[in-house]
Amino acid sequence: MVKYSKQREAIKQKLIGRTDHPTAETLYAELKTEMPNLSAATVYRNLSQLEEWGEIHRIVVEGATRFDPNVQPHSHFFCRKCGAVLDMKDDVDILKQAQSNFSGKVESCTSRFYGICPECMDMNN
Amino acid sequence: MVKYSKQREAIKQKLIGRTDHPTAETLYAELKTEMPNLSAATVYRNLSQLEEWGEIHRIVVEGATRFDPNVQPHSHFFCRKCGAVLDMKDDVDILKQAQSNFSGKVESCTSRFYGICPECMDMNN
DNA sequence: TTAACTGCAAAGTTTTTGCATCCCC
DNA sequence: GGGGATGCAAAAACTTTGCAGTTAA
Repeated sequence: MVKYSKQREAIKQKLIGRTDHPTAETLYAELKTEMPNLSAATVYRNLSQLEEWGEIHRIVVEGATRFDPNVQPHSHFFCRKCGAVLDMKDDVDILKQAQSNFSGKVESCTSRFYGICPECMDMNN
Repeated sequence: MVKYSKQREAIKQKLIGRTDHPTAETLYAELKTEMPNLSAATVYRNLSQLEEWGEIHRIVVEGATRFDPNVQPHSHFFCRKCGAVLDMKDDVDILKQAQSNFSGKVESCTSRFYGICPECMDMNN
């Protein structure tokens, strides 16, 4: 039986609506200013729980674990200049294609794109 | 200037040709039996170096960092039953497609498929 | 010879866990 | 009141780093 908790609610609210895919530590640091008693363990526990419940997604990137409030199927773009992680629409249906050559069961797919993000492009690098 | 080292060679050889994407710890454990003096630091150092040189790839998955001797563009399948990580051919050219809707520069892409692997399918789960 | 590489151990990072306390239901 | 959730600190898991000794070129 799941009970309401101010902390979990705060964590969810802090994550919802943003697209920068913060790490647990970032969320903890930000929330700590509003809830000085908040402990890191609570943040980690709740993020794991929310993920388990399907309310958020976890993106494990080299060097960091990030969290994503967008649970719709979508892909990510990783900028090799600034490290930003951007959302990308899934334009191509590669699921069906993958399934056609595979004797297992392909249930879902996400792609990772690498390159230089629009912002870094503007800085003409 | 890069010098030959028995340890690095052993690490490379241990990784080449296998498709199970072992972790650093797995490689260390396996090599340790053949080279009792081998230290974990050496394994980590060399794996990082080999990755930097483009000789192997690192796959960061939830729960583990795995290494892949296949440096050709390819995707991975993650079995949610047994945790296996299998290689998948990239059948669809989604790079071009992604670039057409994105003002940054898309340089590369890998996809991650999730589902049940052929072996687990056979166990009729 | 000498610069790269190793082994070892210590330290670092990130996340998890044990436990007493707290607070929704 | 009872069980889930929290805070704290200790521990765990994994990886990196410092350093003295070793080895390839």
